[in-house]
Amino acid sequence: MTDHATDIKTMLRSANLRPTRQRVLLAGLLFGPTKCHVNADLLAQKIAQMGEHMATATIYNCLHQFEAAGLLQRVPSGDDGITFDTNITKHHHFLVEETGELIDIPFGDLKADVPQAPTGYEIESVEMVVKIRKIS
Amino acid sequence: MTDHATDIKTMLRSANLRPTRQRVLLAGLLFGPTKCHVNADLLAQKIAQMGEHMATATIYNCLHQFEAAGLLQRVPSGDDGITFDTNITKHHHFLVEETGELIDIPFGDLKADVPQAPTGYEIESVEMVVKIRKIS
DNA sequence: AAACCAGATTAAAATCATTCTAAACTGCTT
DNA sequence: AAGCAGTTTAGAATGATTTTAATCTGGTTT
Repeated sequence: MTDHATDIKTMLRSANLRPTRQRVLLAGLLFGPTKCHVNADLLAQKIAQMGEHMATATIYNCLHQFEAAGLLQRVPSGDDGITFDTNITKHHHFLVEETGELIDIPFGDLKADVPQAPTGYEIESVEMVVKIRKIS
Repeated sequence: MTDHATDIKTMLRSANLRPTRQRVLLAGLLFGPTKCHVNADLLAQKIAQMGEHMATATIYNCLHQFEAAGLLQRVPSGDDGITFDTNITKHHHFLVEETGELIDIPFGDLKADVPQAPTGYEIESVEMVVKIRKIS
């Protein structure tokens, strides 16, 4: 077994997720060196291209489990369903209007003074989306 | 006819929307003095409470038309579908995790330095959502 | 005020991403 | 090798939104 596959299995076990064939395959696609934004459909396509098959429900299950384990972050998306980000550091996003493409904004680039939460509430997260469009 | 109904008809005509019975009824619910966050379902309920009836498709049609005319703003919402805001001034939102309730944040309360858009793109809008939850 | 027509409304069917279900399977421990 | 909790699966269900194609209506013209 390659070191990479070993790493993935270790990562999954650390998250209390049994390293099943499906979870290892998905984690291999998601947790490489380059960060990315994904949804269930995109992953299904990649899996199909590899000549593999995975039930749609399994893809959703795994994504939600990875999110609960803190391995993925859910991000806002235009209208096209549930999108996850493998970059789990604090950061915001450009959203390209025409295409729905998401582009990370490094956290330092966007300084905001967040107002106090209403009495009795605490702030859980701050999420900014800057919609942009191609200059015509 | 009351002045209020006349105002609404004038508003609709200014937006190039024929003041049909359905649009006048909806506008009456939406464009009162108090601003609010609505979705199609909530409006259907209010209409039912008034003893009136309107096709679901009509509610969606009108909401999209009002948005296109700039009378409403679409706002982010947890997971529960399409939400519109009758407050069309620039402002951001608290989103209460447990309930999905939206609370306006006055624009002045949240100062942010927005980064430059990527080359070839222009900024269309900046939208911040501060998720909050009840302190337990 | 009758006719006309583009635009609006309608009920019902279609769509489609996501979730549910209940049966079959598999990683792990013994 | 057996056993079991946790997983995966195909297919059905869900539910918000959109589409369809027929009917209706506001506003203008006659």
